[in-house]
Amino acid sequence: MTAAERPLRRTDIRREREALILQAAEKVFAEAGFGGATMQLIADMAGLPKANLHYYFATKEDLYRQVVRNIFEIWLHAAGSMDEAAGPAEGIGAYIDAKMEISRRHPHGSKVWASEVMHGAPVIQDYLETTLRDWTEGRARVIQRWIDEGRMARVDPRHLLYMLWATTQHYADFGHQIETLNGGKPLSDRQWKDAKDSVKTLILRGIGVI
Amino acid sequence: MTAAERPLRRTDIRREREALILQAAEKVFAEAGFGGATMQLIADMAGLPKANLHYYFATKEDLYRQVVRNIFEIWLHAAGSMDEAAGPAEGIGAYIDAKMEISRRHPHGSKVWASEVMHGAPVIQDYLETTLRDWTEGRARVIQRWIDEGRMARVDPRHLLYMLWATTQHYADFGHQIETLNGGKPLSDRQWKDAKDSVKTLILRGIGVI
DNA sequence: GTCTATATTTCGATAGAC
DNA sequence: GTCTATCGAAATATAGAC
Repeated sequence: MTAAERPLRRTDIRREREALILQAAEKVFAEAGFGGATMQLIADMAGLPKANLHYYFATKEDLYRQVVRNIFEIWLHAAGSMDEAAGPAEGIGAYIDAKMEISRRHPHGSKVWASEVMHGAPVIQDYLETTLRDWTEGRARVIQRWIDEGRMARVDPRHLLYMLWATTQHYADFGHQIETLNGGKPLSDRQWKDAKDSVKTLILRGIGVI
Repeated sequence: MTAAERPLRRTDIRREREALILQAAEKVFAEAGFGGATMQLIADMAGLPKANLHYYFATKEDLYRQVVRNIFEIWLHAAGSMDEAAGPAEGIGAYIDAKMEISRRHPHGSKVWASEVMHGAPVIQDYLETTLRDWTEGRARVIQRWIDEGRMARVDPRHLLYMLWATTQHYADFGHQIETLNGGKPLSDRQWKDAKDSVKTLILRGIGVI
């Protein structure tokens, strides 16, 4: 009996269902907001009865909290692309690439994150004050060192980081507006490459490394 | 009898009450989202009984629609700062100044707009397809002309506009995150000036005019 | 124009059979 | 573990006295 044929164990079923629900929830929370989302909508999108959601996630808030945390993990993972670089051009360039790729692959997650922060971070505030604050201070120090070594222009590291976040996430959070201004069509592969190149060129020239 | 002493006319009362309700609604919609906002919350913030809101605005959606349109008007008005400029440095610099000022003075409005677009622009889609599209095409042509005349670096005008919107609005939409990373304190006058200068320096150098 | 009381709907959550 | 039926709370909206 192969692994594929073997009936799923209890824990496998749980993992599978939870992932299915989380995926549906991410989409609904992104499209309707926390207040606008309903457990019924999420259940319908997941193809499960509503009561089933409450079996896996006690409350709507528990489900939402898990969605937000998942996105934060993806962010943190991508942040590593900046750490391994030898200098500003490679480091910041790679970070832009990674963030743009997340905007393309996880637009729903980005919107949920944006909505959460806009509403005062009711469930993720502790992460902002610990993990994000530590990461930001660490990266700001790296950028400041590059500046002090004369390897890039003298800019406030924090405002540079804000610009990196704002610009890359804009392609996910305001994707609907961009699509409308693109004649109602989603960006093609080529247009995504143009976007990535434009952002990288503008910012890398802005910090004086090209 | 002076104008100040004269009892308000019906239309004056209406204007006054509508403005009061709209101001309260903008704040509540920004902080809770459309779905999370309740007429009761808005009524309490305006200091009026809930039924009074329904007298001036038939439905919650009508009230929301008016809030979104008000913000859009502010945006359009600020857009003029770019039109009267002689060249890219003045035009784009003035536009950044104006947008940063709006982010500071109207953070609630900016968030309501962001939320509306993130959810697919259910009430403002027609404006995106007409007014915003026309404005964007017009500005893109101006930027393209500056490029063709060799007055700034060769960048995709649309992606430059997206970067301008993203970066300036980030200070309103993600103000809570920025405040948290600032030690939990709102940006001071001096820090707002630093932010504005940082954004302008980065972008103007990015387009090769400084 | 204002406001209390209430009708109506919808949602989150749960009980309990299978 | 799954799902139907339903409860109780909360929301939008309105009726009708003032």
